[in-house]
Amino acid sequence: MNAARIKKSSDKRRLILDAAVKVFAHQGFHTCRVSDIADEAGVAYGLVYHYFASKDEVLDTLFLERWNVMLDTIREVDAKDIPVREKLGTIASFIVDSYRHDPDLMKVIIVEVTRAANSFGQTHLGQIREAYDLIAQIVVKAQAEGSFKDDIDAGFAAMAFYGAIEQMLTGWIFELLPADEEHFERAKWLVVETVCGGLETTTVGNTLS
Amino acid sequence: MNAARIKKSSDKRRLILDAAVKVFAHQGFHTCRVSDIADEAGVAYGLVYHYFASKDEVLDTLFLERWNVMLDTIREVDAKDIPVREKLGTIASFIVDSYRHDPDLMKVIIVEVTRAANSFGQTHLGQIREAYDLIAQIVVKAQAEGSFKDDIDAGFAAMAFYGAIEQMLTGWIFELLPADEEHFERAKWLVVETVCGGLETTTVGNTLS
DNA sequence: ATGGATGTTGACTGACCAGTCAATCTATTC
DNA sequence: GAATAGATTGACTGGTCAGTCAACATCCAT
Repeated sequence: MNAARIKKSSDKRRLILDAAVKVFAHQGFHTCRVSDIADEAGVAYGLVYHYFASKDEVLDTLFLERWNVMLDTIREVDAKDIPVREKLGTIASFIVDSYRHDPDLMKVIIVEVTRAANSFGQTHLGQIREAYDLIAQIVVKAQAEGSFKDDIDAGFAAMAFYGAIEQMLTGWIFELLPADEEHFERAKWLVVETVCGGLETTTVGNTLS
Repeated sequence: MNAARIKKSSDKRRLILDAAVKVFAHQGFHTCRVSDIADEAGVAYGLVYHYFASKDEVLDTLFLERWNVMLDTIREVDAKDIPVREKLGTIASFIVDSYRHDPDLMKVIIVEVTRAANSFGQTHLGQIREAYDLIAQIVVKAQAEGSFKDDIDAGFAAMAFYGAIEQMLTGWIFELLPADEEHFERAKWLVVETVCGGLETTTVGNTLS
């Protein structure tokens, strides 16, 4: 069967990608050797170069795979006809759940790409910017329909929102914040509550507590 | 005169540090060569190793110099008997003004240390954590005196606040946000307004606009 | 002015590692 | 059961660069 053949070859590729996540997360992209990835995957050194043109391409692949899923999620949320608070809540949930599901991968994406102004951050600036722009669009719409104050710059608000979430993840990565199930949920709520609380025209959402 | 001697020798040391800021900011710590720093400073390669034990120590020095100034500022602000909103406003101002005054240095600190979970972020975790803790303390006090809701975790709130500011700087670094005088001022206001607006028990501060 | 200390130089070395490649293996096809 | 194509191997190479070091320069004290 040809499908099985392809399946099997892809398995090795996947194996290498998964190994790379582990190695990048624990040693850092610049510090680790390609042989570390091969060893972790249990394959020969050269096989990495059979599937990827360079060490860089391995990281690029990991980043793009995940980032595109996130972009799709944001676009989907944006299209729905639900309140801003719920839109931002869904985005926060997606990101936090991504971390919960695969902390190493998210660590790599954040530390080695998103937050690396030089090197990879520069390469993928377009993709990264797109996420910010999409969030900014959500803010603009909320302002147009009157649920958000319109005297704030949507771009800045989007950055503040995304930055707050990413810093939470950083807190978990650095082990500066407790990373249990309950705190994951509370973090989602906090970030939405905080940002929306400050941006909404009328103060809603204090119905809790 | 001995003072002049010391002065002059320190001049070269300073020259190297300033050159390192420029080089690290433009090429990145891992990508640049020590010879790039020496060239930029207009001194011989070996002189870098006369003043610093390693390439790492150059970055460590730059980071600690600036970070300690920030910690002092936060401690000072914390001690004052002023409203939370003003405390956080002063901290936001300090960080934004630090960027305005020396964007390259702040870029290096953020990109190469603060946001580098592996390598230098790990080394200076204690210093970095101290900043978060100090901000968290401010939040705790605000909760105790009743100006902030007490159903939120102070540590998480501190991270959200700091993360929002750092993301603004990142926006300027990546050239994703307009970086003129007016936007610097608006950013300070936005971040305080947003975070406080969401955390305060009573909604104040809408007196503007 | 002489000696010792400190500042300054840049060629050199030793280690490291990304990427290459020729050889070997495995599977599929006719 | 050959032939072809892709998968897999790991030793090797070429270039890079952090850090060393021995020599030279400058300064200060006595």
